[in-house]
Amino acid sequence: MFSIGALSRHTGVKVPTIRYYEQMGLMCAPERTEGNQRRYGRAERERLGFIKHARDLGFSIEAISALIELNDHPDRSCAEASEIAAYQLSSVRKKIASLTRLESELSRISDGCSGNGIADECYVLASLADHARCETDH
Amino acid sequence: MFSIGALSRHTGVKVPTIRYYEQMGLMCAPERTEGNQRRYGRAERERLGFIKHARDLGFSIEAISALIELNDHPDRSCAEASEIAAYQLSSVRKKIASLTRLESELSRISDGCSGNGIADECYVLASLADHARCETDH
DNA sequence: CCTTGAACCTCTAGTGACTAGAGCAACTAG
DNA sequence: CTAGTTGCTCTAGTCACTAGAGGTTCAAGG
Ligand SMILES: [Zn+2]
Ligand SMILES: [Zn+2]
Ligand SMILES: [Zn+2]
Ligand SMILES: [Zn+2]
Repeated sequence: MFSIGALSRHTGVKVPTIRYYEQMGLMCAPERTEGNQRRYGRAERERLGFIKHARDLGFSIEAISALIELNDHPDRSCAEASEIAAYQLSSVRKKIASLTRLESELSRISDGCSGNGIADECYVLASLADHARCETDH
Repeated sequence: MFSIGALSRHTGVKVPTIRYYEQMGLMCAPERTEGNQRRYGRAERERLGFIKHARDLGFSIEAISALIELNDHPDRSCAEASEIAAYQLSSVRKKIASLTRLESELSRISDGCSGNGIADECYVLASLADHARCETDH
């Protein structure tokens, strides 16, 4: 049994974040000492490790709730887990695509200005004022 | 002179967002009718167009404030504009790099599960429970 | 001129996933 | 036993909006 601080050190999840996950229902309310302090065991450490890894991979709290629910019921179909992972992958790909378009515009804009001129003739400011200079939509 | 709704249609910025920009100091408080409704002119439409374009390119409200300040003072050095654009470019590149790492893990995870099995043997759930299966850090 | 309905006004609260801080209680090492 | 760290709850703040309540003003048709 260890304290919330020890759990935090073991998992790399900050103390207030652990309490937040409890509030959100991701972590169950743990046992308490007589003095009302949280005490965790091995199962909770694993659960929090799962949550942290999923968060690091960008899954939302809601998605993680559903995944944990499945993890707690090993006999259920994993169709939902597959769906959630596929959805997460596709939204990451969409974000990459959109950021890549931004990157090409921004590199053009940034390259167009050395920072040695005056605002009136600045390529950055002119580009922001006029989307027609852009090569892609956004 | 046109109403906030007309300005919204011209620029593609939603009405509550325009009011929000005014509250944040990005847009100046416009003239009002006798009945207290906002009336805008050409200068304000251009300014809002500038803001929208910058937002579409991912600049923060704070960055846009600084850029507008420069735009309003054409004789100043554009060094700050150059810095802001370079910073924005570098943060977009960092995001792309991080999302690309996630993408490769997520595609491995997603490919590993057809959705036809049970939770106990699911590759998605097993991968989330154990970061050692990952090929990159995150 | 009057009515109707759309558009406008302000203000508050909610989103997601935390993070910071106040003010107090409990635990632990020396 | 005491000092210092860690813990507790609760509230409010972050970012860039978005939604809703409850009321007012505007523009067009009759
Ligand atoms: Zn410049
Ligand atoms: Zn553009
Ligand atoms: Zn599976
Ligand atoms: Zn991993």
